[in-house]
Amino acid sequence: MMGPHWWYNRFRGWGYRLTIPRQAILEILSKSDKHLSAEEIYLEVHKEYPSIGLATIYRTLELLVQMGIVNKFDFGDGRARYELAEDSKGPKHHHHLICNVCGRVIDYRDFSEEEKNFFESLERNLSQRYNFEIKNHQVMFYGICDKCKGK
Amino acid sequence: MMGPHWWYNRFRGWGYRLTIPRQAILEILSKSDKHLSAEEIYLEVHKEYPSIGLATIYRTLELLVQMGIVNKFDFGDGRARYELAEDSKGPKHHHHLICNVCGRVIDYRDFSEEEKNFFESLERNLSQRYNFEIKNHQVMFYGICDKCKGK
DNA sequence: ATCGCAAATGAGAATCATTCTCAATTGAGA
DNA sequence: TCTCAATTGAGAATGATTCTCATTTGCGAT
Repeated sequence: MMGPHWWYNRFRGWGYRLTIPRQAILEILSKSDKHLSAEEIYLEVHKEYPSIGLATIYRTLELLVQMGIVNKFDFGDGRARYELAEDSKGPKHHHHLICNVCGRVIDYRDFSEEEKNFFESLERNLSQRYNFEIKNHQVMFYGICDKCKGK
Repeated sequence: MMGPHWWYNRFRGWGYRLTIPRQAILEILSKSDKHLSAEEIYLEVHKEYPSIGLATIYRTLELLVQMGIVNKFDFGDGRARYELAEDSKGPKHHHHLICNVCGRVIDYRDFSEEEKNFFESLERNLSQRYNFEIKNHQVMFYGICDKCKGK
């Protein structure tokens, strides 16, 4: 799943074209297992296709977010991060602990069964209550990390 | 609770001073029940104290976030929002539904008992597991809102 | 009180991610 | 192949946030 045809149909369904730059960006996002910033994606894409500009990266990412293919994160360091939304149901999905003092971001994905079930049922509930089609979610816990506790 | 003395002690405890600009900012945050942007806070503060500059607003907010007094949010519209963290345990606390298509942000605070209990126990669990002192959390669900479904 | 100094501030410049403009290119359908 | 809207690249423009630096302020010691 999620090969070129899948992307192609997805784009056509929205009335968009699956161009080389867009494929290149999806390629990079598929290979990475981290949240990438626009510039990081640009640099990766640039290795293979030096002619693709940064503006196209931003435009494409915005499109992908609207299409629900990509998730946009913000950890408060002044730059947005992106990742494939498909991962939000898969093993790569995770939540975050963010230190208010040093800004460190800790991922955790060792969810309990209870935690998984809870979010699934909550999403179903909210979808109905607000007639809102939920694609994914983000959870961030803020506080003070172990390294900053002594301060 | 949370009067001038309380703030004063809190600041002194961190080795900071509770100055007029800082009091003014806390005053505005206390009165508002919305997430305010730095500029909105600046404009409010400016009514009472026209000499206080925008840079001071930013510096103070950063300080307040580090001290755990204020929460910083980011909904992807290019500007950060701030609110008193104390509310995160109180009746004002809420989660968000964010539309990927039009950017609309829907708050909900009609939590079920189950939802409340779940987050409380999850926070206790994570605090232990990661030796991380959790002050508050943010939950955002992304997807397509009712108004954008037809598109 | 007042002295000394680090903390805090205001004003404006500087930064930097993101968005916009516009002329040139590309691709799907006829 | 032809047409036209969609897409793109390059660079300028935008706008929130941060930085610089000279000045002011407030706590602790005298």
